[in-house]
Amino acid sequence: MESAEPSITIQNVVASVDLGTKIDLILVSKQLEKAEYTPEQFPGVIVRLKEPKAAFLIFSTGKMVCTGGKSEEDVYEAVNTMVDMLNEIGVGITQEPQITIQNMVASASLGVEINLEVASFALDNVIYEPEQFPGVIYRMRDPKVVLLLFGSGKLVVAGAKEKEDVYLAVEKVNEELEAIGSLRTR
Amino acid sequence: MESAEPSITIQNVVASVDLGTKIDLILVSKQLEKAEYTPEQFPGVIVRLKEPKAAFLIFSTGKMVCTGGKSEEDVYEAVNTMVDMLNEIGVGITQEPQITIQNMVASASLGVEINLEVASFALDNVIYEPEQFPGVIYRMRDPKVVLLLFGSGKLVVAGAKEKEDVYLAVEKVNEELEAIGSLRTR
DNA sequence: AAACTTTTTAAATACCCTTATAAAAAGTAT
DNA sequence: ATACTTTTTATAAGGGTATTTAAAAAGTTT
Repeated sequence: MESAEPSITIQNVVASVDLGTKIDLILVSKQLEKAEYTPEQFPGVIVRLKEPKAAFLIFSTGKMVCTGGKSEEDVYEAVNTMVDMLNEIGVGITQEPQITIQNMVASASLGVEINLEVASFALDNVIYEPEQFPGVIYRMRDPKVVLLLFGSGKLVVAGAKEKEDVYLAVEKVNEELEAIGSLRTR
Repeated sequence: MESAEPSITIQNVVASVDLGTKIDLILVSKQLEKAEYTPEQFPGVIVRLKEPKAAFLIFSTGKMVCTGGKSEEDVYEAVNTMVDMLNEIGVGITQEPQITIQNMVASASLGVEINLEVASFALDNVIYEPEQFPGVIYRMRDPKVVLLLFGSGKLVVAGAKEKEDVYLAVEKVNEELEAIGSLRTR
């Protein structure tokens, strides 16, 4: 008997971007009404886009961080939009932006409850302090990601560099939990 | 078949007190380290007692408000303690304090769940807006009290002038809810 | 003349925040 | 050299806030 496939949803994609040109943050913060800039608090300008929904941290070095994307495509689209906005206010970006996916976060549900006590005893590289945090923190070595396991059978995968790592990690933890008998159909 | 007696607990007794002597609030706030006095915020001095646990609002007119008592006896005892404290710092209280119970709040449990939808339709003088407040607000005319009814079968009685009103109100609402069929053993 | 200020108390909801995870960027601070 | 600062996102448990009710007192503000 085989359980149903776990449902998996990529919830957040973070990428670093190199525009190849120094940027005048004062200019950006003054020209873009949606820009937030409080240098004494954080060195980057913060800009949020609605479509696709994403947030940018723009630095004077010409590098940026894009967060909030739901997919890699979201990130590419958001970067294009951001670059157009910057060029419209006079920032001369001539090179192709170098985009690197740095982190992917996903949520998943195994469809069955997880006995966290059993899981924390049988798995390695695990931290479980329910009074501090309700989930089991499981650092998987391959793929190198961190999973947060909850009693409800839902879990979070963080630190993946690519989509495939997310799928592999969920499949793997599902098998491991099954093997140690910490799963129970609800 | 008769259901068990509802459990009732008096949770708060509020009383007004007249000491019959004008009081120098500046003196009180300086002599009593536990006194709180912020006249621009509230005209009375606030003093909290630990045994019995109660809070006093003391006004320059010589009148006070005592809140937090769990019984009428608590209030009488708290007032005596408060009067002694005031006389110890030089406030000359010679008359017997006039104490009037102004409000009693009680919590109770009927031991059975209440269908609030049914109750709000069948009872008069009722307000039920679950998205604003989870309980049904029922203004009973006799005894004149307000009841807050919850789906769990627990309720709150507020506005009673005497203990007997609390018991009568709980007994009455229990019968009314039973009569309209909004009670269900859990 | 009302409506607000303050204090107390139970009930049960909805919020908020914090806890924890990863990652980059470029500043400040130990 | 670390450890912070900021942004995003799911997950969930705990804490805190708010909501509502009554009542008095004596001030302020509509």
